[in-house]
Amino acid sequence: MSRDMLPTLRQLQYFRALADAGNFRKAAESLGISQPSLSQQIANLEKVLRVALIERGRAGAILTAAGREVLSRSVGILEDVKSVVGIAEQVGSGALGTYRLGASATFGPYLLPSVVRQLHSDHPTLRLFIRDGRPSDLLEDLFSGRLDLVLSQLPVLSSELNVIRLFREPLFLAVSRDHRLAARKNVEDMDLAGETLLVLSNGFSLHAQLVELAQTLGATLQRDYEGSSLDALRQMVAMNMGVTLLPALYAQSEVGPNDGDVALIPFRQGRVSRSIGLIWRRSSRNPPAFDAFSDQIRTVVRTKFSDILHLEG
Amino acid sequence: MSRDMLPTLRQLQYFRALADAGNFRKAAESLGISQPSLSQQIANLEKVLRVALIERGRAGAILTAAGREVLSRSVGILEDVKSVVGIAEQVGSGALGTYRLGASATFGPYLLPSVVRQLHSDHPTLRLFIRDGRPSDLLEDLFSGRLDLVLSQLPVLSSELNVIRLFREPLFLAVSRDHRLAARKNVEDMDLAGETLLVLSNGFSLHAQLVELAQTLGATLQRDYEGSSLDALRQMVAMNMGVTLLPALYAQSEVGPNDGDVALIPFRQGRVSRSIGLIWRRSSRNPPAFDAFSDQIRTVVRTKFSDILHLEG
DNA sequence: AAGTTTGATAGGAATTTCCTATGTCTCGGG
DNA sequence: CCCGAGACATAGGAAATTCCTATCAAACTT
Repeated sequence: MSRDMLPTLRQLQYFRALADAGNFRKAAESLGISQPSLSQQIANLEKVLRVALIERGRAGAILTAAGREVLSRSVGILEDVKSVVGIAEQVGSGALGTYRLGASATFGPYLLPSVVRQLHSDHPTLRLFIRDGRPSDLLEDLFSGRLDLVLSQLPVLSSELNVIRLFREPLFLAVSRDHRLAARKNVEDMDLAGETLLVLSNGFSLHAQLVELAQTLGATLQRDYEGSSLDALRQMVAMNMGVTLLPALYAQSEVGPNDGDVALIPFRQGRVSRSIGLIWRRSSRNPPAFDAFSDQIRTVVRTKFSDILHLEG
Repeated sequence: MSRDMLPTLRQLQYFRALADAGNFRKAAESLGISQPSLSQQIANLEKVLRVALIERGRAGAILTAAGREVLSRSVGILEDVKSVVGIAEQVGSGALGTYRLGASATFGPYLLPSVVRQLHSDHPTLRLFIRDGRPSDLLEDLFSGRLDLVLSQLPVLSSELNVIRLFREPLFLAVSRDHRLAARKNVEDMDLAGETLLVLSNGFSLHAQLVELAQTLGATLQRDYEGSSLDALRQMVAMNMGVTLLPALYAQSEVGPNDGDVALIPFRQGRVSRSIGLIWRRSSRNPPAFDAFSDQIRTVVRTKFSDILHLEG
C-alpha cells in the first residue's frame, strides 16, 4: 500500500463491471467470479486509491463522485489496453508498423521515392523511415538496432544477417568526353586494361567491387583521392583524372542519356554489374512486413525500371 | 491465453523499464526484481500479444516494430493510470469532482446561479449539476443515487438521510389586490382564519406545511385545484380564488416589491417561515465537497440575500 | 581455453487471487 | 415481532501467479 502503488487492470475491469451492473452479485456473475472475490478487489482498489468509489446501500451499488471520475478514466484505459492487443496483432501480421530502412545514397533519390509512394497507397499503415549513408555505417546501425533493414549492394558477409537478392544493376563506364573510349557504343571488360580507375572511399560497397575488378583487368587504382560521393567521382572523371564505373540508376538519372559532362558507355551484355539486396538481422526473424517491402521494391523495379535494372531472386 | 486476455499493467511497466534500460539485467535492477522474473513477465507479455516485442541479441534488447508500437502506447496507458490515482486523491479531498444537486424549483432561478458562479471562481474544478423538480421526486432520486444532494425545505424524515440546516426563508401572504387584507403593512397568523388557502400539489414540501397551517389557523383549503407551480398559484390568487403563502425568494424576485398582480404582505416578526437545508444520503459519508457546498450557499445567503433570508445552523 | 556477459529455464517459496462458508445488516411478510 | 430473503463483508484455505535462487546455454573477451 505504498505511495506509488498503482491499481491493477483487473481492478479497473471489475470496477467497470460493477458500475455497469449496479450491484456486486450481478457484476460478479457477469465477470464469472464469486461475489466475495469482487468485493475484495473493489475494496483493494479503494484502498489503493484511498477513496470510496462505491456507496453500498440497499439501492445497490451507487457510484460516489470519485467513483464516477475513476470510472470514466478506467473505461478509457481499458479500451487503450484492448487496442494495444489489436495493434500488436496488426503489427505482427505485417499490416501496420514503422520500419527504419537504411539505403545507399544511390537509391535514396532514384528508386525509393517510387517505392515509398506505392507502399503508401498499397499499405497506408505501413510506414518506412529512410536514412541514407555509407553502407558500412548502415550495416553498423543495423547491427545496433538503429535500423531494421538495409538496402545495399551484395554480397554481405555476416552470419548474423539475412539477405535477399532483389535485382542486378549494371555499371556504366564513365569517361571524359575526350577519352579514347568516349565514342564507343559499348565496351568489353578488357578495354579497361591500363586505365586509371577512380573509386569511392572505403565503406562503400562499390569500393570493394572496383578494387577487385581493377586487379582482374589490369587497371590502375587511383588511391590518392577516393571520392565520397558519386557526384564527386563524376566530376573527377570529367576533368580526366581517370575513369570510373557508375551504377545504372545514378547514371541514367543524374547524367542523362549522352549529353552530360562525361560519356557513359555500357558493357556488352551487361556483363559488369552489381547485385542489390535487402538485409536484416537474422534475429529479427523476417517479419511479414519485410516480405511486403521486398515485394514493393520488386514491383517498382519491374514496372518503372525494367529498362535499367534486372530482377533477381 | 484466450482471445480476450489482456496484458497486465505490471507487464507494461516492466516492458517500459526494459525498453528504457536496453537490457534485461539493468532493467530488472531498476525495477527491484530479479532478472528471471523480468524475463518471464516479458515472455508472458509477448505470449498474450502473440508477437515478439524484443529482439534478444548481444547488442542487448532491441525493440521490434511491434515493440515500438506497444511501447509508446504503454507509456500513455501507464501515465493515464497514474493520473487516475491523482484524480482519485483530489476528488477524495474535495478539490475536484462533479456533484448532482436537486433543488426545489424556487431555488433554481434565484439562489443557485449565485452559488454556482461563486463556486466556480472559488473551486474551478468542483462542478455542480443542478436539476430541479418536486422535492418528493428529488428525494427519490437522492435515494436511488441519481442525485448526490438535495436543497429543499425541512424537515426531512428519513434515518437514511443526513440533513444540515442552512437558512430560514420567510413566507409572504399573497392576496389579490382587492382583498380585504391587501392594504395591510403586515399580518398575524390569525388573520388567515376563514380564508381559502391555495396550495401546491402534494409532493411539494410547502404543501404539507400549508395544510398543517390551515388546520391550525382555521383556514379552508382549496383542494379542487392544487397548483403545480408558484406562478400558477400566484395567478389563481390574482383571480381571487383564494390566498396563499409564497416563499420570500420567489416573492421578492418574481412579483416585485409591491406593484405586481397580487399584494404581498409579510407576517409580523417573520413568524411564518420555512427552513431550508441540504440533504444527502447518510451512506455517502459527508464528503468534504459537501461542506464546501454548504459553505458556499451560506456565503451567498449572507452576502447577497441577507435582507430576505436568515442564516441558521 | 577460461572467464564474462546476456538471457532462458527449472523448481520451489511467497504473494495474490479466488472460492466456499459464514456473518451482519436491512427489508418485507406473516 | 420474529423470520426469511437479499445484499455485501469477513474468514480461512485452495489455486494461481509472481518472484527468487540456482543453473544453463550461447557468444564475447582476454
